[in-house]
Amino acid sequence: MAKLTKREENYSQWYNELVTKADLAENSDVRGCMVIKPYGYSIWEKMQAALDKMFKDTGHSNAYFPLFIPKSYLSKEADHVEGFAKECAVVTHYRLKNSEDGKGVVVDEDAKLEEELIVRPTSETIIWNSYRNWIQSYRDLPILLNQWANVVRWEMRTRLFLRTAEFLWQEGHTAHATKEEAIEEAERMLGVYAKFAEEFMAMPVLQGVKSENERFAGAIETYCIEALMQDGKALQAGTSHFLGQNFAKAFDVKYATKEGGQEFVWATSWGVSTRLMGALIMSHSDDFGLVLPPKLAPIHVVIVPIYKGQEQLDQISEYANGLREELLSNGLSVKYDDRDTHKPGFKFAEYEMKGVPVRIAIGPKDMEKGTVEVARRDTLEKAYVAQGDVLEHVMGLMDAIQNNIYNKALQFRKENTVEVDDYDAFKEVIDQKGGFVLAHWDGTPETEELIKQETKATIRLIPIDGKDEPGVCIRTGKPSLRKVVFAKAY
RNA sequence: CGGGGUGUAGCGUAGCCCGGUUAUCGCGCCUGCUUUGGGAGCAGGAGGUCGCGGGUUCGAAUCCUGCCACCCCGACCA
Repeated sequence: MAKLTKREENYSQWYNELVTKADLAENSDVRGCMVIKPYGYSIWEKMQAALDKMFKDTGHSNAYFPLFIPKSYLSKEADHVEGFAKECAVVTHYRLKNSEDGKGVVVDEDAKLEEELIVRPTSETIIWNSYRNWIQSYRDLPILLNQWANVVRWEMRTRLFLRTAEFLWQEGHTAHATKEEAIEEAERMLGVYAKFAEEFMAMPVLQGVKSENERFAGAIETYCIEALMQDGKALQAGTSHFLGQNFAKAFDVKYATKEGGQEFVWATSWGVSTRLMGALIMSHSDDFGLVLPPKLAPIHVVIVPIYKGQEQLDQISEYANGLREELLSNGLSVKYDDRDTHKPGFKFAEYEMKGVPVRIAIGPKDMEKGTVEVARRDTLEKAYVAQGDVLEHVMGLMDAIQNNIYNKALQFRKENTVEVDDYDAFKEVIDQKGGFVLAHWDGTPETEELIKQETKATIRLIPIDGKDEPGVCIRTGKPSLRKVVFAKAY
């Protein structure tokens, strides 16, 4: 646990490779915004590309809706507005003027908006306001849209990556003729998220549905994927909501059925955010820095020359550039770092910090023997590889590292998932060990809240395909159909 | 918004209790030389409204006071 505690302290340092806290004006109330650095942003771009393809492959298209939502739209769905009202940024004026004392500018009170605009915390309302005009007939359905956007949620307390005031995300919004179709869509997209997390991020996730307390504001059912971080806390990595007819009713979106009747439309929404980058870091990083899965790494291979004098460097560079071309043409992203301003040891440490999966070092000894030194980031192992075999070796490492860090994370989750049958054991595990805890629960929000108050643990999810296994609630002793997953969460 | 804590160079800090030369040290940065198979060495150098305002005092980073910001714990949360 000591090592994990150290690791938690390190998180902020590893983050620094990818983001910094925004340096906003003095005395500003805006806090918790982040600047995503180029290296961090290129990870996000890789995530976007992979997710976007998966969305397209499941029949979705991208679109874009306004940043500003009229206050009246947001308030049309009762649960929705109640869920978001406390964290909205509100635009009240549209103009500034020079201040009377000549120092800077002030808000022009004459330029007050008739109706305040909300900076979107999520886009259900403004999108459903459009859907009303787009949908008349069953022939117009389904609508399967996704939006890549930024949203703002004015949280009381922010945390870099995991809960920033502004964050980037994608939000899917679909409209369907039937309940079954909408539920199927919500479940399908949950599957897409789980697949993305596991295949690209190398991060194993549990799939399930949220309890009533944790459900999205305005949803009938919230599906989610949950991952376990190395410090034993759970992180919600993605959600997919079955919204029922709530938004259709709030925005009066009806369609004419084949039979000539009028029916409300069924809806889903689903999203993942830049929080995934936080999840990526906290899943795989070690005491030497980031560990990135090859499928999302901005740089797959870095080549570091080791040399004395220009002549040696020229000789090594000639080979290194050829090797770089060869690796590039096989789809890898390769950096040849021949900077003369830093020594090899410095570069080794730097690329370990950045999580570059494979490092190739080439020195005079290698040039003599016709070898290179290949080091893998996940295990820090080094191998000496004949120059003719480098391509094959490196391509093999890409798969090996991707699989290895997934298996390592999966193993960690197994070791930190326990079942308990009584409350004392539950409190002991939550308090001392952390991780996922499976336990019986009587199904009531009151009991969940009670357990949260007493232990800080919340129900992360109710497993979808979990086997029924009747028992009694650990807190109240009332009957329970199956165990649910508890954890302390971010 | 409640409880606790912290503000000194780009970052991390000493000094504060007990006021007194030119504000300490490390990292980083700049210049030069030597270096280069795991975060180089030596020499020289630049960089400060000590969070902001007011007060006490011959004299304030230090004492008093008001304000501001940030961090941690709660309430909230992708």
